[in-house]
Order: sequence, then C-alpha cells, then structure tokens
Amino acid sequence: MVESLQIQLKKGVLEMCVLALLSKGDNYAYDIASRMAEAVGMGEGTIYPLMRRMQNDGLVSTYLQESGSGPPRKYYKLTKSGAQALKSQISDWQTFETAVRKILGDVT
Amino acid sequence: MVESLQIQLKKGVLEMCVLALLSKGDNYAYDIASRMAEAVGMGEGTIYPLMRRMQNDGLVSTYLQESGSGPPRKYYKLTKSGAQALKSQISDWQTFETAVRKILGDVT
DNA sequence: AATAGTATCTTGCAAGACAAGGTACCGTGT
DNA sequence: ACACGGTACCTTGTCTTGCAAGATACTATT
Repeated sequence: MVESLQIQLKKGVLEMCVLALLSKGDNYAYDIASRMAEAVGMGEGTIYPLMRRMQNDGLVSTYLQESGSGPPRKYYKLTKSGAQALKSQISDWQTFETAVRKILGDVT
Repeated sequence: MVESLQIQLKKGVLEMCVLALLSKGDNYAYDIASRMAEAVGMGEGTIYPLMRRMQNDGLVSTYLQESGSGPPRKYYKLTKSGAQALKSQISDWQTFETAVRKILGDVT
C-alpha cells in the first residue's frame, strides 16, 4: 500500500462511482446526483464541484442537450483518461477494501 | 441508505479500524499508527487527534504503563460504548461496501 | 557526546462534503 | 394570469479531518 488514505477516501470513492456510472453511458449531473443520493447518500451540492474538478483533470468532457423539461442538460462523457483513471481507482479500492477486511478480521 | 457519506467515510473508516484493533486487545497510539500505516497508509499525525476524539466520545478509556524503552505508553481500552459503536460501524461499512459494489457492477 | 529508536503531542494547511440558497425553465392546477 | 412543484443548473460558507512537519522527552547504543 503506497498511496495515502487521502487518495483512497477523499479524492477517491465518489469520483470512482461517478466514473463508473459514466462508463455505462453519458449522463448529466442532476441525474448522477439522484442515483448517488439513493445509493450512498451523497448530497446534490457535492456533485457540481466534483464534476468541475473531474473536467479540469481531463477525466470527462461535456456537451449540452435540450431536454424539454427544464433548462438544457449538460451531459458528461468519459474521456480515455477518465476510463484509465476508473480502472486504476477500482484497483486501489479493491486493495483498500481487502486491507480493511483484514483489519476487521474475525471481529466481523 | 439513510446516513450521509460523512458518516461512512469521514468519521468512519479509520475510527472503525482502530476500534477493531482495540477489540483484540488494549494498545497504544504509536503501535496502532504503525499497524494502520502498513495496512492503509495512515500517517502518524492522524492518530493522536483521532484517539482524543474517540476518548471525548467515550469510545475508549486510557491508562498509563511504563515501557522500559522510551516514555510511558498511554494504553487505550475499548469501552462498552466503543464496542457498540464498532458493531454499528461495521454494519454501516458493509452496507456502504455493498452499495459501491453495486454501482461498480459489471465494470469491475 | 551523538545518534537512533520509541513514544508522546501540536500546529498549520488544504481538500472536500454538505446544507442552504439562488437562478431559470417547464407543465399543471386553480 | 398566477402560483406551485419538478427539473436542472450553480455558488457560498462552514466544518471536519487527514497529513506533513516539527517539538518534546526518555532509553540504549555507538
């Protein structure tokens, strides 16, 4: 285990989940937030800064599309770099998960 | 999933791991930090504030013991409240882990 | 005496999750 | 016409917290 917890937890899990969702198809922030809210309780206020960060990091690109219900949606699309990051983060996550399971050990 | 990510990640994993270690026997911060550093890359500067927090929350109690090598060690011992918290946090962790696995889905 | 290891703790910083609020567009009901 | 609720975007301020770096102090070895 080389990386610090920061990478595993702080920069990590949310971004990884969003990348995973996008890997199944382009999507817009509001919908991503809804899914994540249901799954892991993430608030809507969290997603927009996160998406901007990911765009700055070159993990996603965006395009606008009219929706007919409300303002136009800003769709996010995984870049090659994003797909690569996803793979790497999944690997990190699994390593971390294994380490935690080992610490919990027979307490579980 | 009711609780926010805050509980799952921020307040969560490190504290849970420390509680799990203590559930296998009293220990002192320096040794806990060493084990955690090896397992999940946690820095030493993280453990002392964390232990204080946990003591304030009534999850652990402390006692001093001479060591013969260096300053006396401050041992931490799980309280009943701490043991309860551990159980609850493990349950939360497993819920979270499952949710993440579901999001990752067949990407993995 | 000097170094290295053990063990305690503090300080300052940066990242980020979230609540709360703001804007704006659309359709439905009154 | 108007209010409302839903969709969808985004910003601001606060609070937590993980971490690097350093301070302290005791013991044993060189």
